[in-house]
Amino acid sequence: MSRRSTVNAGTADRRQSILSAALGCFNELGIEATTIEQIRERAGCSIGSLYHHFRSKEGVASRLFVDGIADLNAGLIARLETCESAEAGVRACVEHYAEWVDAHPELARFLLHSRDINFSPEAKAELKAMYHNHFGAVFSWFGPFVLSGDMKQLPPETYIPIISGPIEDYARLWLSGRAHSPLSAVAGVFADAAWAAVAGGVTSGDARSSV
Amino acid sequence: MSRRSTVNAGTADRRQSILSAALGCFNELGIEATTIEQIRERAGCSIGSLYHHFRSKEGVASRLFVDGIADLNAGLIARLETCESAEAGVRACVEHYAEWVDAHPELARFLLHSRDINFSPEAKAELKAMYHNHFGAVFSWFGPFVLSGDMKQLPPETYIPIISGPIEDYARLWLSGRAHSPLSAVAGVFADAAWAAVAGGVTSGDARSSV
DNA sequence: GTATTTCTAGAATCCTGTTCTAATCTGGCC
DNA sequence: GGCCAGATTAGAACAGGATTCTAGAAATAC
Repeated sequence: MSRRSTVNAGTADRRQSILSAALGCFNELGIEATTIEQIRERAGCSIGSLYHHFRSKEGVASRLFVDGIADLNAGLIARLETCESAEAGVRACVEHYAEWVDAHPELARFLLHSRDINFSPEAKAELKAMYHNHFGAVFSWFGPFVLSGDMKQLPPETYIPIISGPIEDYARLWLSGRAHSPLSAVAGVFADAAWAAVAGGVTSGDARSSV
Repeated sequence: MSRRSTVNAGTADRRQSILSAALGCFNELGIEATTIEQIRERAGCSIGSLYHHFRSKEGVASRLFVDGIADLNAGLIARLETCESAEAGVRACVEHYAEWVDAHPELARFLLHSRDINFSPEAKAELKAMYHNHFGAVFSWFGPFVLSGDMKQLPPETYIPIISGPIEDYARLWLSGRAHSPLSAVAGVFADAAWAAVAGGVTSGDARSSV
């Protein structure tokens, strides 16, 4: 009756090689069009092994997705903690996104083009919890600046689309070859736009101007 | 040798019933997870009929996608032509998007969640041509306002993400139940944000204010 | 060193997209 | 009305691929 719940030595490598192989296939052919056989071959493993580590093809896709988002989010939170003004925070959101996509183009392409993975209930729950924590952290970082008037007061649900929507949209264009300026070249433009859209009317000591 | 290339009476209806059935299935289950059998049953037709009208499952998805985008785009162009200022044009982009999504929620959900359809070469070409025309029309409408200074001069590829990215992102959140304010309630906020981000420094006769 | 669990392997199964062949229907024409 | 060509429908047959299953090899705990 002794339950062992350890992981064997080479397991992490094997899992990683499957994930890498799958990422390559998914980006080249799309999730639906890649076959288990292709992933298996590229990863150099057996079908059984693949199904042992991930429950299904969607399981592989879900893992890539969830881990990718987790890394992206964690980086932003770490970076926000070094910022000391609302403007710096807003710019950090945009620039971090641009830099992350630039540093992980394959993973970014996958995340941005795979909105309709058939997540398992567990993966859904994991994602939901992640988003909940992440948005909580982001909002509690920005909250004070809204209260102080450094940032406009807007419906809470609109901040993220306004700040991150454009760079995200551009990244999609760029990754699919429909836009040509590198992200590093336009990140500043998007950061300006984001700040222009959410900057508070009060410029330290000044009454509200328009309206 | 008399080629008849007419279409039978009920054909349009049959095609439409298949498209509607497919749209419902795709939204409820995802493209990959819905089976031809499910579409067939919901549309009340045979497999042969389905494959006669559309070449494949992707063919059905492609048709929904292309027609949807075409309708959305056409509406914007028509609306832009009634606008007489840069600000009105920018607001029209945002508001038209919001209203269209509100009027066609099922189709919108499909368009926004299906980025990785395996389009056939023909569908790809059709889409590419559509985008080319659409962007051409939009840019030639806005061009003069950039030249006149009513709008900021930015890298051309960044205007669309800046103006449409946020409302699109929000629509995705809303359609998937992760945001709760109706589009009509927040469209104004996004229109303000878009205009703030692209408005030119020159406010008709006034020197540039800030900076 | 042995018991137990993790991991690998690949054949067998099942499901589903697609193709194929044979009808049936429609609309134009005499 | 009756005939024809093409359009449309039907559903059985096929093919390919995701998943399951069974057995054995490798790793780890004791």
